[in-house]
Amino acid sequence: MTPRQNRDRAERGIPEATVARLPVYLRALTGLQERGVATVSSEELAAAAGVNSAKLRKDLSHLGSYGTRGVGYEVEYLVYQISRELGLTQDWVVAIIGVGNLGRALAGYGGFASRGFRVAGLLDADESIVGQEIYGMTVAHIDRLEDVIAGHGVSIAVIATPAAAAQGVCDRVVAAGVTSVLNFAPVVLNVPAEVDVRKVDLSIELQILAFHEQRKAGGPDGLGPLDADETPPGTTQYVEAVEA
Amino acid sequence: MTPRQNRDRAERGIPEATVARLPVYLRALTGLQERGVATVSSEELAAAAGVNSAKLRKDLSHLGSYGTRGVGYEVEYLVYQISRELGLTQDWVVAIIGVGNLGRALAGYGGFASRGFRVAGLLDADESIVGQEIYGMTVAHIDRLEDVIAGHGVSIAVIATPAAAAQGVCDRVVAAGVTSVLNFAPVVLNVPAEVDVRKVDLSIELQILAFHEQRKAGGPDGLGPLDADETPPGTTQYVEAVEA
DNA sequence: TAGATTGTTAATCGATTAACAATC
DNA sequence: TAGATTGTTAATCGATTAACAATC
Repeated sequence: MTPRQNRDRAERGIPEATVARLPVYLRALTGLQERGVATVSSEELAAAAGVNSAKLRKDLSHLGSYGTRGVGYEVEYLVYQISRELGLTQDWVVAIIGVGNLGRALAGYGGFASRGFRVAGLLDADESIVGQEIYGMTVAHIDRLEDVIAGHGVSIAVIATPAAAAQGVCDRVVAAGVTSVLNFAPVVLNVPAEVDVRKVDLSIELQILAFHEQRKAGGPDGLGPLDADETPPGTTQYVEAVEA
Repeated sequence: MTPRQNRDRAERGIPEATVARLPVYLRALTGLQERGVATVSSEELAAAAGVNSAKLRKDLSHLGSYGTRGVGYEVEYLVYQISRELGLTQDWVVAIIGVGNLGRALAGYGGFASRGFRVAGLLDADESIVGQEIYGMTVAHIDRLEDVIAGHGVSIAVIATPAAAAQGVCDRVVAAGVTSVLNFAPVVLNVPAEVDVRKVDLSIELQILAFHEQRKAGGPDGLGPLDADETPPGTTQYVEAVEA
């Protein structure tokens, strides 16, 4: 690798599409590690990660030259390099706001507590939930939000509140110094430019599936969904059809 | 619109990136509807959806010509057109497999039960969960999976099981006729080409945030994470650093 | 050396964006 | 008509992919 190539990598950074796939590769690699596999080819790793091998090699080339021609990649070494690139060799402190079923699922999620993430607080506004012990943690009152963020150095907030509460909570965590937000509430959050927001939306994913499902079932003799109720546009009926 | 343009639209279909944004526009529009807004410009709707107006207009142009120059879009009409395009004017039947905290959160999620999706079954392998009543539905034993799918015409399966059980469950729902899967288990599912899988992965989203957070904190005098423990590569220590 | 597999190139494809003609 | 806003064009940007030279 020439100094010029090295500089390019550092300056241009890693493409977003590649960053989004690195965690997938990391998971596949740790799976191989658990099965005692020491070395893997791009073809094998790509299959395990569900991508094609050209894309995998291109992605990894953005990190550096970590493979051996004719041999493949050393699993442990690649695990370390990807982990370091993603920032997982450091500890990130997370607070979960909203401790309903979703918040509980997140609090108990194995991938959260381990692998570089530490849940420093569970917070809720509901008095009947505050004080409950969940996976060894006591739920704090939302009034203590700023204390928890400052006291534990929280940099990532996970918002699992009802939609109506999400923007208010977001404003507070940002004011308290949080710079990354993972949002599960079905609203578009407004944040300053320096704050990163990622959104996980269950119903949006389902709607995307419905679109493709419709295309499959769509033929005149395909197996369509139940209650197919084609209301012609340009009438007033369409409002009912949507809101029913 | 010329016949030629009409044909292009039908033949080429809607770009994936556009399909993924249609549910976002739909949510913004129903929000406007609830506030009694009758007409909206691309500028206003784009702001509500968190995109720029050029992208919004380009996206909507793939559906048809549903705006009025100089005026904007009629909210109710656009809600209907997007709903129809996404297949939400039909009823899709969903089964949720795995009724832990996440499955419960999904079962109670407002966006699931309404808007074109009907949850026809909750299934779990755990005897202590089977028979429980959740949001008015009784949890069935996983043994009844094929019955539930066939009996209710389930076309979309939501997998919220532990990782180890996911592929087995997936094989069974596909064999029973399901053609769309929403997977919350942290594994890559293998399915036949005609089956659509979408994946929601909580820890992957968090890792992507960590990457960007690291870049922000990254400067030599930036506010870094706690426990920054830079272990040099090429030593055996890196394994601990990752798995700690 | 011969076989295998990486890392890179270059072509292709798809998505984004700004600008503006069309038109209400 | 004058002002406003859509729908489309065309340029740009970024991602994907196949092919293969480099090299272990």
